[in-house]
Amino acid sequence: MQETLKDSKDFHNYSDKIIQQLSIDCVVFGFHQNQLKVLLLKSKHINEWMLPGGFVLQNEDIEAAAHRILGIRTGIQDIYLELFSVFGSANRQFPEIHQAAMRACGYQPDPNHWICKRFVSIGYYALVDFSKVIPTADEFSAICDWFDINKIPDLCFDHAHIFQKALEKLRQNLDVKLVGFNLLPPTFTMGELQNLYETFLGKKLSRTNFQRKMLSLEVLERVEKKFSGGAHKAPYLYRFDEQKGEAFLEKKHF
Amino acid sequence: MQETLKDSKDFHNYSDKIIQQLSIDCVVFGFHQNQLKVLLLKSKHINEWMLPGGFVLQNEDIEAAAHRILGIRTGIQDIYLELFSVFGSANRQFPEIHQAAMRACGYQPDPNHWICKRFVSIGYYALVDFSKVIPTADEFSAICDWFDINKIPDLCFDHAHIFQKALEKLRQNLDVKLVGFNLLPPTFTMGELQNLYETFLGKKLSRTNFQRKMLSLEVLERVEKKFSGGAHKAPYLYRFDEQKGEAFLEKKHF
DNA sequence: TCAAAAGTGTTTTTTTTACACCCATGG
DNA sequence: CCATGGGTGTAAAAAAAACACTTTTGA
Repeated sequence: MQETLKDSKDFHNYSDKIIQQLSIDCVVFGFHQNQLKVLLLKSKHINEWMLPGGFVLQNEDIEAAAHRILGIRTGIQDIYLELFSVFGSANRQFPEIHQAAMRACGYQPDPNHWICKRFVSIGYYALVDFSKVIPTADEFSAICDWFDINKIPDLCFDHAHIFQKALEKLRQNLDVKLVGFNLLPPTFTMGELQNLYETFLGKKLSRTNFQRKMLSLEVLERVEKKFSGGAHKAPYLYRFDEQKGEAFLEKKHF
Repeated sequence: MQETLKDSKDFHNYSDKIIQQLSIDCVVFGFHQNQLKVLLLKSKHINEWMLPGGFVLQNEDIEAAAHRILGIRTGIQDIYLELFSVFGSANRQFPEIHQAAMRACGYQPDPNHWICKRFVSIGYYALVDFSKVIPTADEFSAICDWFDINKIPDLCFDHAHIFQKALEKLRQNLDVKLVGFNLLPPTFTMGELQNLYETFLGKKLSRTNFQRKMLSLEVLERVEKKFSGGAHKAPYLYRFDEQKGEAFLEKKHF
């Protein structure tokens, strides 16, 4: 991250409570209407979009920090998280942007402010059930909303770069880490799962073989209840079985 | 990492030059006599083994910091490096160990010393050509040497955990990232490469099919010069072609 | 000329892919 | 009763694994 904390109520002692020069940036992915979406914020003070982010409290695990940051934005507590990279260039600092924000708040811009220093940022991507998320802005952000990953606006700081890296890793992990199931509701049809895969891979897949392949992973449980809807055979609902999923990941790595 | 800097000549201003509460730990792998090895240090002051590590200077990229740390230990400058994880538990601090070290140096132990704080550590693994490395101790370490990964001594701090994570990631990346070639000299025989794979995977592979599989990756170039040795046909030497390797990684990810 | 190690060719097995077929449902 | 989406079976193609054969070398 890099938020602007200039007008936080406890602004003056906040910097003592966190690890200096270390931030967390989160790339939150969701899946809706056959589109892969990412959650972005718009700052109140500077007219730019950014990824949700924050800092690590002194007595807080870094992963707990990521969960806290995401809890605020999404309303969900138990989110699937994965550390995908660390951004640590020596020149990774944004004094101009932060000073602009300070000005916008009516403060004297201060290039020596702790937030203007060089920051090492830890990148997490999160996978969420789109329908469960309540995008929530806060005291620093005017808007919090979903964007189709093919239509994201310009991002400030180096967030465009961070986003690209997250997407890259996510695609790499699609097969390896059973990424897909974290983006769907607890139960889903095979068609929905296939749509997700096709969106990820950017190509159509064979319906019949896709079904076989997914079932052969032995991580899905068919829910006997059926789905009711259109003028056609009702599809089965499937549930991703966490236990089987872990067994799958186990045996993959040996 | 967590080194003990108590007796460094520029001890007093060193902490101003680095990012606070952030460290780097490196797991250096080498391959020798059909064994996977890891480079460990023994501290001068406390009688314990540890991974090489260090801190990030204010005007230094984190990857450059890792290279600097490794350069000291190995004598090699251009090392293959990969960030494999970040260790960021809130309780990741080792005041007792550091204070013991301070005592051992004849200093007053100080629980408020910067090195006793909670540290977030960035884990890199490095892959090196064993024969090129000159294990080098320094002012803080009494010994720097290789250990078979199945026979490593107890490690201090949380370094045993860090090492395990590195090994795990390394195994995962064996096929994906062409890990193996970084552990061999510039030219090698197919047999040597196979030995390396067998050591990694912990099982024997079919010689003939292994050869075909490696050649089918299209990243190896056969060097016409042959090898001279035993009472048998001389094997070809192969060279890993960096360019072809990159092309391979490219197409893997789409 | 034989044993040992290296390289290539061929067959067998397994896995993937393509495609044909049946089922259920609402209009 | 038929169009549509969903599920299963089967044949063809491709990839992996197993195994047989040839080459080179020093003793």
